Amino acid sequence: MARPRYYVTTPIYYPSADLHIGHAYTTVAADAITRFRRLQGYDAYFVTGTDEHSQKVERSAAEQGMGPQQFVDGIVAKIVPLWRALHIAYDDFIRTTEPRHVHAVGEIFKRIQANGDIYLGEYAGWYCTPCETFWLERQLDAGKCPDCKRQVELVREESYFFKLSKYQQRLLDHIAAHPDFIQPASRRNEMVSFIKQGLEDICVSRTKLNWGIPVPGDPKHVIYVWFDALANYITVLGWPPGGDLFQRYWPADVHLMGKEIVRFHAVIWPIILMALGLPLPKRVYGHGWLNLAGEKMSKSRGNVIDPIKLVEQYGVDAVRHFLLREVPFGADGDYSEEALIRRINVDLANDLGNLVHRTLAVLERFAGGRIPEPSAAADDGQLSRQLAATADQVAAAMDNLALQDATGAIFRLVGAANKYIDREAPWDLAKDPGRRERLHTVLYNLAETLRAVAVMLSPFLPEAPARIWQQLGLTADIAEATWRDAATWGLLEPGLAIQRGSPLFPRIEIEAPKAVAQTALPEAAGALLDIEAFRQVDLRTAVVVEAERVQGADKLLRLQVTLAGEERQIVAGIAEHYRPEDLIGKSVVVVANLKPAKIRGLESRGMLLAASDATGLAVLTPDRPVVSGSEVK
RNA sequence: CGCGGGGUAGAGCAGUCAGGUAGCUCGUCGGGCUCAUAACCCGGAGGUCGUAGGUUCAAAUCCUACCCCCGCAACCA
Repeated sequence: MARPRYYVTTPIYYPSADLHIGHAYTTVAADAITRFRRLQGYDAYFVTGTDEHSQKVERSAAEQGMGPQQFVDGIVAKIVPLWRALHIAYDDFIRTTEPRHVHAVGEIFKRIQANGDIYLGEYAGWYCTPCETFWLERQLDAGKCPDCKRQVELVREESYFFKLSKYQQRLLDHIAAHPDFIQPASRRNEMVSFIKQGLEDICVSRTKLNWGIPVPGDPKHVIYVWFDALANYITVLGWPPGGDLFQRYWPADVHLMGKEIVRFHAVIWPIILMALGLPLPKRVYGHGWLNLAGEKMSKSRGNVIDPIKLVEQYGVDAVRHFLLREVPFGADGDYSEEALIRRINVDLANDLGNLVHRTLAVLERFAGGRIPEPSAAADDGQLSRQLAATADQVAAAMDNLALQDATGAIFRLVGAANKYIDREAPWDLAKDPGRRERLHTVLYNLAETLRAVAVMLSPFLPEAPARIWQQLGLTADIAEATWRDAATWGLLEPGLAIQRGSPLFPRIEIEAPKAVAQTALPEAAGALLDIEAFRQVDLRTAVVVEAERVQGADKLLRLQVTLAGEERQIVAGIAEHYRPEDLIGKSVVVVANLKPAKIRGLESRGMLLAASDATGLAVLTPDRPVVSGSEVK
């Protein structure tokens, strides 16, 4: 019996600049969806690629003194390592400059022209070059591009047109008959009202452009961007003529994309397919955007998030987990380094990593480092029941592409195992020789849950699941595991020798990496300080006599210090690094002549000196005891 | 009448389509455990669900009006 098929695509990306976290978001999601289907036993196929034609590419290349092909080759050479770093397991990578695509697009054009849906006309319209979009007079915003507000040019030329209008009703009927065709629903509603406004035939060729696919039989025209790019979803399968790959995988199960290009995939692309007499994709899914919390992303600010750097710093599992877990897939969400670190610490380190670590520790201590034999009589069934429920939830969530719910369900099971180990307290069971069976069963249940959790996580996290298996003593390759292995209880064989290793995910203690990065340059590079200016700062040693947290503040400690017999209250932002009791009795260095300030309603007379780096904060203290109030210089 | 997103506990969010005990994460307070990565577990405090009106036995959810915030620059997912 043939396995069910599942075909997933990302948009082909536009190579005019390096890719950023947004592209990584789409592509990681597509990869996770594909891996999940493979785990379930589907014959899944996943493609991504690059959209390399356009005037803008031509122009950027010229600016850098290159030919367009050389230019896009250079960018593609950087994209491939990005996907490798993120463990993107695509089956094919299509570039619109490849002969297989170029030939196929020409063929598509010819066929549609032959059936009368492409006709030659004259186009007079307003063209916005940066947006590569033609606008109608009435769409212009004060004579400028309604999207980018830049100058548009009046273009009058002979052009080929594609009869979108002819298919308007058929498309509406299709959407009505297939509620899942455009998702999420909010996007579908938007598209329906857009289509109902009336579709106009679109211009699918240009004469001014060189860098593109020539119109068959009329080489002074070049095929215009969307008509070229969208076709990649079938040209990558070798259509036409429609050989094995095409037979096997078309129609696509999911076209995944950011919400801004849903319109092209939900209107133009289906109509191209209708004109070709080909089936429509089953689902067009427009996910939300990842915004930068508090800050705009822009090159001039230098805060564009480079996914490769993130992977280097935090690891591929962490970055993928954040992308897939943090934001509801259809909605917009925020990226921040703080949120990323919180995800790593809470989910990966505290919950999952720590669960693995403590489970292995109890196995080592109370079961001789081997997976013990469970006993049905001593089993409570708690974890096995929850595993079954989790498997159902994950599968249902993935059917809806609710990636955050799928990972959420798995982490709830991790939470349940953490509760279980606490409630069943194997360290207590171990004290009573009469409860040995129970102890072994509890330990087995924990290990077995981890085995299954690892399999369930494997579509999402490329690295940790294999390490969990290896630490449990499993020698099989987790890549060979199936969804049945994840959803079936009791597959872990007793007797395996565990291989306890280092923690899977160390906690990250960095508090404000951005602040550190930002403060460095401007001041350090500034003017040199006159010694007289420095002398105005009265630095003194002082002894902390009292310390307490400031109510309602995360970072503040209220300190009472003696400075040469004088008592002062100082509020210091070090509560995240020092406990109050650790400071009492310490000699510290303070700025004694600082203007008093009110911090959280408390007066602070002076400032505590501390050094900070990426790992945290260290309060300065004299090398040997000195009299309180000593001058520091 | 430009388009779109949003206003729910101190922070970030889910819940709104299919009305019925307001939920999650972080933080906070208190307790527990001592297997574990200052982790983990239990409990508490904290909310007029932007405002006003309406429909209803019942509204965060449906209807009406209004107020406020964000994006529409780049790169574009």
